[in-house]
Amino acid sequence: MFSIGKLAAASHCKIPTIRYYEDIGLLPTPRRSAGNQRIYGDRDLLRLRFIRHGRELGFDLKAIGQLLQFSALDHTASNHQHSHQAEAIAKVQLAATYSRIARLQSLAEELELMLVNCDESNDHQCQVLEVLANHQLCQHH
Amino acid sequence: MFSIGKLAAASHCKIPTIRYYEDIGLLPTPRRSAGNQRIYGDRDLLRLRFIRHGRELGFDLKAIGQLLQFSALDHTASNHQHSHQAEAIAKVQLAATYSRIARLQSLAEELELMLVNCDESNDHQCQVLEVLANHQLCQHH
DNA sequence: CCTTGAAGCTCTAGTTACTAGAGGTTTTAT
DNA sequence: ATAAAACCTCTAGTAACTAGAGCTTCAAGG
Repeated sequence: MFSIGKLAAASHCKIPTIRYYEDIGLLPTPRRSAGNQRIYGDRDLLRLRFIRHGRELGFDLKAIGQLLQFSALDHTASNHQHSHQAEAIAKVQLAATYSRIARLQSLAEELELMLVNCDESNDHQCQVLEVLANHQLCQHH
Repeated sequence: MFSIGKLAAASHCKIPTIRYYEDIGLLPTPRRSAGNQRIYGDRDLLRLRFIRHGRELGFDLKAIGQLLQFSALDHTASNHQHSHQAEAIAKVQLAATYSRIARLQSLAEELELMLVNCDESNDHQCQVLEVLANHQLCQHH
C-alpha cells in the first residue's frame, strides 16, 4: 500500500510525473482513499520501475507502453511471439542509440577542431564564430 | 533580396522555423513588401546559416543568441574578450557532448547485453522484459 | 486581362516528456 | 485544536520546433 509520495520515493520518479503517466494511460488509475488520495499497490511499484528503467535506457513512452503489453505486468501471458516483438523494439532502440553516438562523436570532433584552432589563433578572429559563420569550414555532413 | 521561401531554400531551414526564430528574437524583423510579405537581405541569410550551423552542432538557441552577439553579424565589433566568451560557450558544449556520448555508450552496452541474453535464452522468459522489470539485472548506474 | 495555383500571411494549437504553480483539501504530528 | 506536510485538480510553461485553418498576395499561363 503506497501513497503517491511513497511510490515516488520507492521508484525515484517525481509525483507530477506519476500523475502524468496515469493521465496518458501508462499507469492504471489507482484506487482512492476516502479523502480522494491515490492508493497504490506493489504491482504499481513494479510497473513504475519498469517504466523508469525503460526511460533510463532511452525508450520513448510509446515503446515502453508496447513492452509493458508484452510483459507479465500487463496481465498478458508472455509468449514466444511477444518475446520476439520485445526484442525487435530493443533492437530498434539499440540502432538509434548507436546512430546518436555516431552523430555526437562527429559533432565533438568538429567542436574540438574549432577549439584547437582557437588556441592557435589568439591574435585573429575567433574561430568558433568563424566556423559557425562559414559552413565551408565545417567538415561534418 | 529574398522572400521567406527563397531564404528557407538557401538556408535549409523551414519557413515556420524562420518565423519562429523571428518571434523569439533570434532573427531581426525584416522589411515587408506592399503585400506584407517578408523581404530578407544577404545579412539575414548569413545570420540564419549561422543559427542552423549552431543547431547542427548541438548549441541551444540561447547559446546561439549569445554567440551571435559576439559575432560581426550582430553589428558588434568582435574583440578579444568576446572571443574568449565564445570559446567558453563552445567548451561547455563540447563537455556536454562528451557527457552525452558516455551516457549513450553505457546505454548501448546495456541494450547489447540484454539482446545477447535474448538470443541465448530462446526457451525462456524474454530477457528484455526481465531486465526492464528487475533493476538489479541492470549494470549501468 | 483574367484565372488559377503557388506562395505568403497570422493565429492557434499540437508534439514529447516532463515541470511549475495556483488555490484548494486531507492527513499527520504535536 | 493547530499547523505543517502531503495530497488534490487544473492550467500553463519548458525547448524547439511543427501542423493546420482560413485568409491574402503573387506569378504564370491562357
